Amino acid sequence: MPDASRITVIAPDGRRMSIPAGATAGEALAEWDPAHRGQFLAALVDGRPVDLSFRIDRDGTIAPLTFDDRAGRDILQHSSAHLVAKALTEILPGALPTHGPPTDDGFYYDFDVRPLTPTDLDAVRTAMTESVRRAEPFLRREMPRADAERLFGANPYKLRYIADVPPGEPVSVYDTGSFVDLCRGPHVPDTGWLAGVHILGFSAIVPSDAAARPLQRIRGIGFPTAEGLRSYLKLRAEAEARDHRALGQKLGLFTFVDEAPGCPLWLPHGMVVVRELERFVTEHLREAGYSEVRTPLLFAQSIYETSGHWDHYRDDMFLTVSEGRTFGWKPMNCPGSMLIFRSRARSYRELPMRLAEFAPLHRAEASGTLHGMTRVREFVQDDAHLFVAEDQVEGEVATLLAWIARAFTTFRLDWTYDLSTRPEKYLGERETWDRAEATLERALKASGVAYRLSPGEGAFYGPKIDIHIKDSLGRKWQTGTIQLDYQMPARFGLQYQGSDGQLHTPIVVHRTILGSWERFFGVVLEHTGGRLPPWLSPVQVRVLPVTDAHGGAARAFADELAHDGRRVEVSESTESIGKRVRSAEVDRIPYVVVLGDREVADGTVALRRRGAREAVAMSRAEFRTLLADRVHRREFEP
RNA sequence: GCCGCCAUAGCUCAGCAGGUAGAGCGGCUGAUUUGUAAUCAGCAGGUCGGGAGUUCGACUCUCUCUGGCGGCUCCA
Repeated sequence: MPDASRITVIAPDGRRMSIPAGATAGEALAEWDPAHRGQFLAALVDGRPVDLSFRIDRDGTIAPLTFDDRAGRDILQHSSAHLVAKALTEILPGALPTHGPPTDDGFYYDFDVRPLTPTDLDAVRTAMTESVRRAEPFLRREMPRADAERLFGANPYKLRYIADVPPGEPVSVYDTGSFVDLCRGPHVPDTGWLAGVHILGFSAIVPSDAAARPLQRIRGIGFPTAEGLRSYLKLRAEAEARDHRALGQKLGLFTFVDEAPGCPLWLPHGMVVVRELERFVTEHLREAGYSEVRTPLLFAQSIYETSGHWDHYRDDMFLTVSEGRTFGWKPMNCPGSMLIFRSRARSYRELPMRLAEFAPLHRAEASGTLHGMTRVREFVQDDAHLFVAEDQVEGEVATLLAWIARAFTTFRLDWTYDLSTRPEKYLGERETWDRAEATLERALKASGVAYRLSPGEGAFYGPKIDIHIKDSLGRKWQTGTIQLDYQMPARFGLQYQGSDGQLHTPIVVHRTILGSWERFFGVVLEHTGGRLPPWLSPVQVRVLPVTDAHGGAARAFADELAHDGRRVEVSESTESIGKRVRSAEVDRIPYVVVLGDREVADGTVALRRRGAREAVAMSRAEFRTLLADRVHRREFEP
């Protein structure tokens, strides 16, 4: 006979546990795995996330949620957000908490409150620490809607969330000390679990609803332990040291001046990298049947009216007036390519026509959005436009996806795909959009990659697949893009004669692979910490004569390397060899060769690869071959 | 563009109740001739981001402009 006062719960490992009815989830989990009970932040009971204090009254399943699960991590972040709200409302009693969700990299809480100051933040930190010390429990209460409405009567934001609770469901709130927040839960048991919470900063946020009041956002991140937080802060400090803006300065790659905000000045070493990137991409263009073109930087307003950019992006364009006529600096290359297609009658035999253009583009990005090389006002894209017939679209997209994978693998980057669909402001017919979106999705599925759906994020003329890579601080940047466009060709009146003798409008695929040299290079710099692969390094080899006596041999060997096409420097012997080796490391030179009596005598070099502890001896011919090989293969490491 | 913060030598930074500035690195010169992450010495280099105001006097306080940083928004 089953004992009515006991129930059976099944743990993740399949173990069936008999526990008293009404035992809490925390008690059940502690019995299941006592050794790890301190890591259980919350529980899943019958697949539903609940507090550890949740009382189980019937048979079912149970599983722990820890920081290693996304759901558990989110619970810790969300509880951290509550802690921030508790602290802020203690300091500024008039502050109205709105919402405080977990995010991909931490949490935030938005408040309707006067603009915050760093002093406020210090006070918030102090109050949080105090609450953590007191280990104040998160207590769940469920109440009828009317009670909740009374409780949050002074907070219109919370009233709105209460209205969103499905009818018939009770409204739940959590008490933390004297702070009470509307919340679905669950939470960690008490604030003592939040010793690893860190406030990252604050800022005003502009709600998408223009009529709404601006809110103040406090951002933070939580870890289960203070040690976890410490190692995160350490990693973050290391990442900051890899900031491409500092590296670009230090390595003499690019610079900026006040007089051209957002417009990079490429220094000689940086320009070497740009040319190598161009070469990398151009080799593919040749293989894949592209033609390169060049079109004007300035077009009259009417061209942008035709393309649709005038209506959508006029405010973000640089304009110039000449002889009473308004011209716009081109913010993208598409109109130029459209005009080239239209410059004479076209046949289906010419399709796909692939026109590539690497031209400077100008966009009047809002000043507050500029960010080193990753968000600039003047840049060059590895841009191309493919004029295709409808039945060619999918094949072209597949080729592009394959090339993207190859290109990003060369740089050892992790990348992600987003499929962005029809936005609110769009051109054309819905059916066309649906068809285009379906085509892109088919191509993605066929190539077997994982992708994310970004509803409403498409360009105004068509859906797109975007490639994103992350910088050293985890900020995501769009690089490559594949955009299907059924609109612009029609607006420009593009036509080709088909095999059926009829005139047809081509479809245009707008695409970039690396995106822009500027942004791509910025992210690559951060990923490599400036240790660029040899093929990209502005200086590939530095030759160090041990003394003046070896200067001639060093210069002669450098000449041989230069003759091979290597980028090589000689570091003369006015400094100690130790100093020059150090400088070469600091300058991130991939190969340092030292020439002294020994090497001159036996025709070798002492080779030190970047980051290596010691040098190895190698014949000069052997070194030249090794280097040529690694550069030509575009190997990542020296 | 919005909120907050920041701006001192080429770079990284120190400085001051308001009395016109200093270090390290880098640069230049000299000495040293060096064997794998910093040889030594000397010198040059700044109207303290621009403008205005307060003051006997402003790098320092106030306002403003410009640029940058962290977010937000945006990203054709």
